[in-house]
Amino acid sequence: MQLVTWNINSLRLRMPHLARLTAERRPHVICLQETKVPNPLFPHEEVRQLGYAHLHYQGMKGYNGVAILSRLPLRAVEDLPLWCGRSDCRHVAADVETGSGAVRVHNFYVPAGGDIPDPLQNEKFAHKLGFIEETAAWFRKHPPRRSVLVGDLNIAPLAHDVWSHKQLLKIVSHTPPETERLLAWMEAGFQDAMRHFIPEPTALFTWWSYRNRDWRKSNRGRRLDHIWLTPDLLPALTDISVLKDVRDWERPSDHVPVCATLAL
DNA sequence: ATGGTTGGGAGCCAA
Repeated sequence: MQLVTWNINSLRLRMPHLARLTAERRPHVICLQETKVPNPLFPHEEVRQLGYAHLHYQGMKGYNGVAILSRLPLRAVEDLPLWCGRSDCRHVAADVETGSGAVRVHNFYVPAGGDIPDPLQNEKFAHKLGFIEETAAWFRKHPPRRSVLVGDLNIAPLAHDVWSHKQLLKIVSHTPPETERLLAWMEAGFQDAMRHFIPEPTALFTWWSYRNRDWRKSNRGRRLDHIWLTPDLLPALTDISVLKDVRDWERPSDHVPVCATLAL
């Protein structure tokens, strides 16, 4: 089973990219973030024609939005918490039928957190920290099994998940309050699938800012997108691929897709 | 130290 996570930064704008990705790779499951499309306007039929008949999504006007597209049957998980008391379209989950039984897929879009890394000065940063604390506590209380957690978590936790550890320590996405909380969340029941095959100190990025003339040459990237597995699924993991070339497609998202292959 | 770009949707706000 191939599973992709991708912050697509507007699904409707980038439908041609989704079509190209699915034609080239035919993943079984695609988790999207920042779809930026309200549910009634979701391009249901277009996605279905790409081969994805099984859908679960939550979108809103303008911002956020997450979606799970699947070639395999799925059942939406309905009893999820309202993180930080907001219905922000930042989390969906579904049980996907594989050849060897169901796998639960969690798809998250964690708040970016604004620019100032101080929860007292910046409400968005406080929201980000609170969001991660709540998710970690919830998974500790509900230990996951046969589960995959993916998404744009908007945090690069390790030193070589950013182009310069030292220069980014005070930049939102790589500050200690964030990276500590993210690792505590992961340790509530998951393992880092991307770093399983590509361990530190190899640099590993999934996002490159639009604000660089030549993203590949400057290579000021960060690993903001993640794939976590419960330990019972780790033996089935056979490959992780960061699809960097997508960053060179015409008018790309600033995030690239990451693909995990599981022998299930 | 600063500014650099993109998307949504109609002003700027968010990233």
